[in-house]
Order: sequence, then structure tokens, then C-alpha cells
Amino acid sequence: MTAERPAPVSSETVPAASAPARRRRRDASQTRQLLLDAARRRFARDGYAATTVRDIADDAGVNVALISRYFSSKEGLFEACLRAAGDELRRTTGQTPADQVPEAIARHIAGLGAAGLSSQLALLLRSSGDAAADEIRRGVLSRSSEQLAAARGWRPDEPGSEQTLLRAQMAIAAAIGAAVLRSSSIQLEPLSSATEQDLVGPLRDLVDALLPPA
Amino acid sequence: MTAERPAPVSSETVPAASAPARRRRRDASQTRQLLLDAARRRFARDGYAATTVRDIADDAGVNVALISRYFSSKEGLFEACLRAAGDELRRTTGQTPADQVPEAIARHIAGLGAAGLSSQLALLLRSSGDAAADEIRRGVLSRSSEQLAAARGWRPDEPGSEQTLLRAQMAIAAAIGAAVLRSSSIQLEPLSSATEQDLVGPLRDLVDALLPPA
DNA sequence: TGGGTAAGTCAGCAAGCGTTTACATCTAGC
DNA sequence: GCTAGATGTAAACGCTTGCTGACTTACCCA
Repeated sequence: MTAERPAPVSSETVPAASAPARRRRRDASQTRQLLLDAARRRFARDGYAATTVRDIADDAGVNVALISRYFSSKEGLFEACLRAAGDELRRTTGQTPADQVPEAIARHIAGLGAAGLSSQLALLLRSSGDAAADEIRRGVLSRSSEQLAAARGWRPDEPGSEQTLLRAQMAIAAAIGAAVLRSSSIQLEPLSSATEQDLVGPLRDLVDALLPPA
Repeated sequence: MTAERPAPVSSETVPAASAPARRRRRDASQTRQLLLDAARRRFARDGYAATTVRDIADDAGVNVALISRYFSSKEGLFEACLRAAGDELRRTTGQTPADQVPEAIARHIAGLGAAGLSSQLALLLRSSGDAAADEIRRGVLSRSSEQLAAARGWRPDEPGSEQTLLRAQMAIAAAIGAAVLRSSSIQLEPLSSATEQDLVGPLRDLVDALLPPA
């Protein structure tokens, strides 16, 4: 094996949003991000147990041992993915006006390409069997459902608050279920190839029925 | 060691791991059924890859090698589980009157105990990565959504048939998503501990909104 | 311009996986 | 009661897994 010296610049994907300028050939934070992106896609699509660390490392174009270095373990990488998905979810859905909730959900389900948002949703149904990861996911789901309910006028101390929260969680369940049914391993038609525009109508009816606008 | 004579009861229900059922000491069809039941629970709860054949065999109280004998492989056992779930699903939802669809879904999600129906639903989101299994599941899901749509007046050749089917699949997605969010690895509250009665109201609103009754 | 260290590489281990093989034991039919 | 085949058992096999430790390479700064 001759150690070639051609610029291993490879595909140079993920210009990201932060440092689009020249990329250092050795950049820990970028490597971390490459691993996170690859892992999120794999975990969301294939589940935790079916994904191997070698798969992830190959997708990221990075050595396997770096997963242990940066995330301690496969579990640690999974937890980092959950945290990242939670952050991003909270950021993108945080200030959704009450009347645009169905559109926001439709956008999430339809995703923005293969690397898109829908893999965040699918990730939330994947379990690693680890208690710490389960706790993170439960937190993300709880906050999301509370956020959705709040966007439709819910307040924690109102009477019947529990029922409203239950209804919000049914809506979340629908969104996540749809994301998984659309995913590559199932691809249920016509749901799988439905566009954002196709989804927004049914979703508006669904959300309005579960959480009537004020 | 009991010296009881094995009564010729071939269609004996599964002894719940403790019931001293009167069974033949060696009964292939019963062993098959024990494996199927144990496998369905494991696959539904933990997913395909996270479930080991030794887990299943231990749950069933049966030797590991018998999985290969009766189902060829772990894949074969998984496919048999999917087929069984599909059959049972079609049988129990086949003659649901149009106006009792939400109740039927609520009953499925709430399940009948831990070994209940909801594990069938959760199973439908689990993938083995095998193409044959994916095809079976896609068939079950397609038939289920068509059955649901048909119960609400859908006909395949009508105009707008595709949109109605999409809406039925959104309802299926909600049901399956809720079943998984309730499952032991996630247990999202208050959804997780909601009873059949708690679920039927939201589900009626959801189904009526997606598939308006005629 | 060197040297210290961060970043990345490589080969391999121990454990667990699905599966198979060779064998033991039970059951049914004569 | 005997025997052939059905049923169940035990012990591996070959392979993949997550992870590690010793190593090399690139980068930054004095």
C-alpha cells in the first residue's frame, strides 16, 4: 500500500454554515460534525443496533477510532445525535405561530432532501436500550409536545391540561409515524412520495381536529 | 417429573410461562407457536437487530437451534411474525363498521395487556433490512390503509382516490406512532398510561378529520 | 525552524452474534 | 417391544462487533 500523497480533499461536502472558508486538513470540530451528520442519518434510517461504527466512520470519511475519541463510545455518539436533534427541533419549531403549525410539521416530514429534517423525527423513535439515551429522547419528546400544545393555547395549569397534552402527543406520533413510513426501508405509497404540499392539507385537518385553534 | 399422559389437545392455547398446560412433551406446532409469540414481543419492543435468537429461545423456553429448524433463520422467523401480525390484523379489523373505526384503533393501541395487540402495530415499524421482510410489511401496511379507507367509503377508482388513501395512511401512521411512543423503551406520558377510553376521543376527532364519515 | 501536542491511523483483541453439526431422546406405528 | 423418524440438546464454528493501545502525521507557536 503506497501511501499516496494526492490531496485527500475528497468530496469536500458539508460546507456547513459556520466555516465555509478553507478547511484545515485536521480539524477536530469539523470531524466531530461529520461524524454527527453521518451518525444521525444512519441511526434514523437503520436504527441503533443495525448501525455499526464502521458504517458511520466510512460515511463520514473518517477513521473508526475517532468515534471513541470524540464521543467515548457508540452510545455517546447516539446521545449526542439525540441532543443535537432536540436542539435543532426546538430552534426550528420554537417560534412557530399557532396558525402555521401544520405547515411546520409538513415541512419536517417532507424534509429538506435526504439529509433533511425528517431524519430528526425518525431518530426519535430509535432506541439504543441505554437508559441515558432513553431519558434524553423522552425529554425531547416531552418538550416538543408541550411546545406544540402551547402553540395552540395550552397552559400547564389549566383544567383538562392533561387531555390537551395527550392530543398534542397524538399529533407528534402522527408526524413521527409518517416520517418512518416514508423512510427508505418502508416507503409506503402514496405517503412516501407525497410532497410538502400534499401533506399540509391532511395535517391541517389533523392538527385542527386534535388541537382546535382558539 | 410428572408422569401424566399427554392428552391429544393439539390446539392448546399458550401456557403463560407458568400454567402447567397439559401438553405433549414434544410438540412441534406448539414449539413453533411459543417461538412466534416470544419473537413478536421481542421484535416489537427492541427491534430486529437488537433482538438475539438466544433471547427469543430463552423467552420461549426452547433451544436456540430450533429457530433454524423451524424458520430456517432469524430472518425467516421475523417474516413469519410479520405474516402472523398481518393475518391477525386483517382478521380483527376486517369487519369493523365505519362508525366504529376510532374505537377499533383505540383498542389496538391500548392493547390487551403486555402481550397484546399493540405489539403487532409496533412490529410494523421494525425493519430487518431484508428485502423480503420489507415487502411483506409494505403489503400489510398497504392492505391496512386500504381497508381503513374502504371502511370510510373509499373506492379505488374514484377521483381523488389517491388523496383519500394518503389520509388513511396518515391515520395509520398516527396509530403506529402512538403504539411505539407508548412502548416500554420510550413511555411518553401521559400518552403511555392513557387507557382505551382516554384514547378513543382524540382518535375519533383524528379519524373523522382525516376521513370524514359519509 | 525545531519541538510539543493535537489529530488521525492501524492492527488486533475479547465478546457476542447467527448458524451448523453431531448427538441424545422421545413418539408413533407396527 | 422394537424401530424409524420426529423432536430436542449441546458444543462448537466462523464471523462481525465495539473498542483499545501503540503508533504516525500534521499543525501551531516559541
